Amino acid sequence: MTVPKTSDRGRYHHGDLKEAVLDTAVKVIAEHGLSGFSLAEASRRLGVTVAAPYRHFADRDEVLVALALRAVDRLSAALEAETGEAGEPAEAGETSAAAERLADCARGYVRFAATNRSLYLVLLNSTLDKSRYTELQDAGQRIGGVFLQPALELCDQDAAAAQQLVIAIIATTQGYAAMVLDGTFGPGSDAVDTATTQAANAVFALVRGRAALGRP
Amino acid sequence: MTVPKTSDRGRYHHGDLKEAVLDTAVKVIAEHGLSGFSLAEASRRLGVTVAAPYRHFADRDEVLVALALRAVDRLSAALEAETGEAGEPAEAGETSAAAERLADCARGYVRFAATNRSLYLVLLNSTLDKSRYTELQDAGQRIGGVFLQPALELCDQDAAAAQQLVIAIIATTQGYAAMVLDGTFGPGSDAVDTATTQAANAVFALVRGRAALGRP
DNA sequence: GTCTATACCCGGATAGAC
DNA sequence: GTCTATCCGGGTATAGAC
Repeated sequence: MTVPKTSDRGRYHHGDLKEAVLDTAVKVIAEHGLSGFSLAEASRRLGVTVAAPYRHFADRDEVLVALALRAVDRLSAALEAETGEAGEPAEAGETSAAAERLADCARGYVRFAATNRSLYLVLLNSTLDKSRYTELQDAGQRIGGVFLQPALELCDQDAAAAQQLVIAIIATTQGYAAMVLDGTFGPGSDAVDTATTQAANAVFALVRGRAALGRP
Repeated sequence: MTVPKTSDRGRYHHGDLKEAVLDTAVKVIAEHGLSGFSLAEASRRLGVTVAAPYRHFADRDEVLVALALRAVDRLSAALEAETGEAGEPAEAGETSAAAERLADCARGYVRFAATNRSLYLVLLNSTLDKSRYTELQDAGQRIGGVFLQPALELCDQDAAAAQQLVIAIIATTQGYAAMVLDGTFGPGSDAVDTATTQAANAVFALVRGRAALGRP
């Protein structure tokens, strides 16, 4: 968050240009979308020549990869944080603790997408050659993993059933995220609350009706 | 599908260049994504000067709008076709006819996304100024409308409940569509079948567990 | 580690001829 | 309705100086 400068006439001489580029990329993408980002634009905003960033990134794609990795880290962190907070201990209520954890994941996911639009876009919409950037191969796995344990509990350790439940839950969550991002729930933070709540409820609905997931 | 030419040395002189541009745009987008499309590239493929398309479209965006409209038409047609086919009459089985129709919608939606990648991308990912192109305002409404009637039946005409059910179903369906498009279910047509089936099952699950959607 | 300068390509868009 | 010709802006990327 702090802008690193060496106070040398406002230039980034020896400052952490790499991080600065990434931060700027986030802002640009938030404003103009993925295709609106360019190293040229970022350089301009940072008061730096277009050539400078090439000391830190081989090309444009490498910036996006770095952002994607940052996105995976922060998203999984957000999910784990959300599930770790342990709201009500669920005192043997009508919904199981596992279901609550899944709903928490959904909330965290949607909230992350809404409050980290750029990173989420990079993670989801960037058409990076996943075979070339192996670091991104398991991005999906890493996110899905957080959902898996509670799902296994709910499905009595039936791996196949849990897998399908996870997919259904992530699909749904992803759908709510997409909706909140393109304004289906309106503007402002009310929209985020609406989306997170409804996403969590949808997860509960999926859990309740999960018997239907095994159909042929 | 037929390429309209006047057989005048392979040129489009007096041919239906407008349609040809749209068809070409679909192909280009399928190969290189939304941002990979340009009037220049389309012109090149059609053996026409870059200036020619401007007789038919004011600018690049107008092409995308035309594609989006085509997308809405075909998608709603696909949904209505899917629901109209009336598979098994549901002979008072365990799932209601309304639920079957919703599942059919989901199937149609996912299948459309998979088999009309470009049109779907334009419809969902194009950042067109919806306030400038009023024709697109009600695109979402038109799609959602197909889901609404069956949902109302299921919810005993409770409009608010039906609305939330529709949103949940569309979110889920959209999620499966996104997944099949970025290869989560693998390549080939098997993936499409998997995705459509699971999407339909998820809809059944949501319907079964819909009591949870009303939570605070 | 950054700057200057530069070469290159591509897309958008228009004027005027045919 | 299309072509020729042209202008403009913008992005990528590199070489070489400091």
